[in-house]
Amino acid sequence: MPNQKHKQMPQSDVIHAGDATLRNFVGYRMKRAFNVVQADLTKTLKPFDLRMLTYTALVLIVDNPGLRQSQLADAMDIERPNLVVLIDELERRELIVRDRVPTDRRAYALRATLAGRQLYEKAVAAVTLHENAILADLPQDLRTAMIEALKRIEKAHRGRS
Amino acid sequence: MPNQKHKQMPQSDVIHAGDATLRNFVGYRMKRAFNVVQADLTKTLKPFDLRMLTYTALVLIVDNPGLRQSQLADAMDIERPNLVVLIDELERRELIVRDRVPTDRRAYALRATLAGRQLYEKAVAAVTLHENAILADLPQDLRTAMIEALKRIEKAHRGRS
DNA sequence: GGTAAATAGATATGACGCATAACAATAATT
DNA sequence: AATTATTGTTATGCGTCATATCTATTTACC
Repeated sequence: MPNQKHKQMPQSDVIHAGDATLRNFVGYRMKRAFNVVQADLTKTLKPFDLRMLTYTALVLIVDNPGLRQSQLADAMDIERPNLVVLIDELERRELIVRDRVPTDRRAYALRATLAGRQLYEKAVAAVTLHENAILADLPQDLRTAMIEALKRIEKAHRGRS
Repeated sequence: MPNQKHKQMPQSDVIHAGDATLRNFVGYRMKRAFNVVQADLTKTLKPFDLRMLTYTALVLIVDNPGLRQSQLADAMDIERPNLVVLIDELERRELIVRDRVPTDRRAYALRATLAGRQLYEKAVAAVTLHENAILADLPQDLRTAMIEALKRIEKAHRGRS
């Protein structure tokens, strides 16, 4: 989890390394900004004993009852083996269940439990507050522009081979 | 390193999980877009035997001769113990040296070697091409808006305690 | 001047996110 | 019927991140 240093010294006392070269790159700025988002998101989800990946998995399962693990892995853009331990954890906490699929004995249909849906509601509400705090300094036009930019970056490489 | 699946099937064959709830969050979009950037950056740096963190460290050292390890850790926003192995690796490859500081026998002044500066030039050029490819779909006004948004997100939490 | 506190760098360790290889069971294709 | 592909799993390793603890040295304080 990216560090967010707690000790805040006056900026005048810190001898800064010049990072102008790195700041020329949007990717670098994205990294630094996302570190801030991720650190705050981690803090936000901790009371629910969720992490970014388990939260994402839970949301996708609640919103898509019957989802297959392979579909969930695709949606999350992670490798299937890495999903197994995430699903194991959500199942162990009784937030979801793996239902057998009569027509395909290889597959499971994932389904959220009542506890899972209730945790979903709380966690999504908390993440909404986290997001509002993170974006407090951004007027709506800047948010809209940013979303459009992020869409284009993500989309531009979906067809890459 | 975030997955970028190589197998590209027609989108019409994929049964998508609806991720509308997650897409409501800018943080989620940032994560997904940054995954794309990071995957491509990893590929870009691989021929130089660099990773994102060793590349960043090298750039900051080349641009700031005499930098202390604690300053570099601050600039990179990572914990000092985690910097040690990065500096070890750059030193082993003879890209940088740890100079003793006569006035402070605890500290080292980091300095890039000729090989380090040469690798810097090549890597920065490659990262520039990677960045141009990533941002090809973004008109300048969108880039400018995005940079401003990222600045505000990063800055808004610098003073947080 | 002596002592306590702070700093710089280091070692060790663990959690988590990511990748790949290989496997078994099952379904789909030829 | 045989072959290929798919689904989920186990195992493993690498890299990024955090924290605890340590030694050597410098700075602050009395």
